[in-house]
Amino acid sequence: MEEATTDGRVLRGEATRERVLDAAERLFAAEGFDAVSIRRIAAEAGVTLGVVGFHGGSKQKLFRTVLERRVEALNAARRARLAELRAQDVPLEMRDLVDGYLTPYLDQASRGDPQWRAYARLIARIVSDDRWYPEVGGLYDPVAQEYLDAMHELRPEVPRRELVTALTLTVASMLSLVASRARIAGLSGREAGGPMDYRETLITFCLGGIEAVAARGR
Amino acid sequence: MEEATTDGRVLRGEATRERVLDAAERLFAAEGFDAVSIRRIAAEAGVTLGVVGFHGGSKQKLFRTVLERRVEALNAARRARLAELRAQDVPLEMRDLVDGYLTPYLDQASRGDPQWRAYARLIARIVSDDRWYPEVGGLYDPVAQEYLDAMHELRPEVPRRELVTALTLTVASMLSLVASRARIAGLSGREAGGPMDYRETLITFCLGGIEAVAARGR
DNA sequence: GTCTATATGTAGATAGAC
DNA sequence: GTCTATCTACATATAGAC
Repeated sequence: MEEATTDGRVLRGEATRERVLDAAERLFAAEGFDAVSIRRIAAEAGVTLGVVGFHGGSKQKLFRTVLERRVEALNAARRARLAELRAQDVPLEMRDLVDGYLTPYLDQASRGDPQWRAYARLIARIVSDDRWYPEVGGLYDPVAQEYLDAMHELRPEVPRRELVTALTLTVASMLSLVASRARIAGLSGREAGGPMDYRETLITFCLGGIEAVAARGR
Repeated sequence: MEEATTDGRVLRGEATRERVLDAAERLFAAEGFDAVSIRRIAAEAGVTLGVVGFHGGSKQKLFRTVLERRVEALNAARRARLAELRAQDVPLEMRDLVDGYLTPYLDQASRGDPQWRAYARLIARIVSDDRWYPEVGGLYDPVAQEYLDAMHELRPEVPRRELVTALTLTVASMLSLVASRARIAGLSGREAGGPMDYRETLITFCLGGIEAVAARGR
């Protein structure tokens, strides 16, 4: 994991910046913004304090950089799913929209790159926090609006604010599973698996919830 | 708000302890454990640093005291609702259980004592956090188990772990509304009200979700 | 029960050597 | 680009006067 060095000097050029951002991502995801010092980020990244300042700027700016680094990839995955659905011959269904919005995120939260898993946990930690919404809202809301448009096409008789609430509760449910399965484990008396183990139940729950809200708002 | 003092000495006996816990509750709720120093709690409470240490012990212990202070009242409200429902002549319905679990908390989050509102936001902040679940799980899970028992009576054919997941997602949805309505406001382009303004939609969503999970698990 | 004072450590940020 | 050193501020915790 550590690049070979013989004299204590580590010259890795551009890669160092990534190491700093990766370390910040892991620690912020695991413990939150306030619990993590830039000194610990430096130690985790295997660099000195000054290096973090050089690449990341202030702690706040470093945090924002970490948030923004992966936004486009996730937005693109969700948009691609929506485009696929619209290109199909069969009519759009609400279940497809729920699946299309949730699955790219659950995928990243469950498998592949551990840094993506950390990022997913970080997002789960802050999206429903007034303090950070101004930082992240603008990053993810445009794609959410596109899904809301599609939901509105399917249920044009439902007031949009009801769809907004239903989608927001859907996202909250999704994020809660990524943030922690500890309570499920505690209440059910068994080990909880990863977020992907709950995908089917989550989609069923959220779809049922959205349909119920839509039916009432008719 | 400030008791009259003439000499800088404030002798309020037992009330001081409450002031310290109230101040801690407000600040922890608004900004989280790590963002708040006991110095700020002291300032908020209008006491000196040593007083907080005297009444609260360590920061961790102070936090736990704040958490535990209101648990019994909330548990009692939920148990009273469940007892009422069981005492009725009409058969138990799933909607009553959802309402019985959510409404006492939403009540406290929306009206009355501002300290109760703060406590509700504090709980919302930590229940789905691995770091704090060991501190709060044991406080709220027994009542959750009683509601799960009632849910299981209504749908005995559904595996209990599915009911656990559905109830946990229900709670996550509820907590997200108490923690922040900022995203709903941002996505819908209008001011968000208090948590109680979303009670009907929330209950409809969660009930629809639970019924859908139960129907699939049959 | 409340105060002051302080011990001891860590925080964020940056200047300047290499 | 990276390191060391340091400034300034604030953290938790507690001892001991009143």
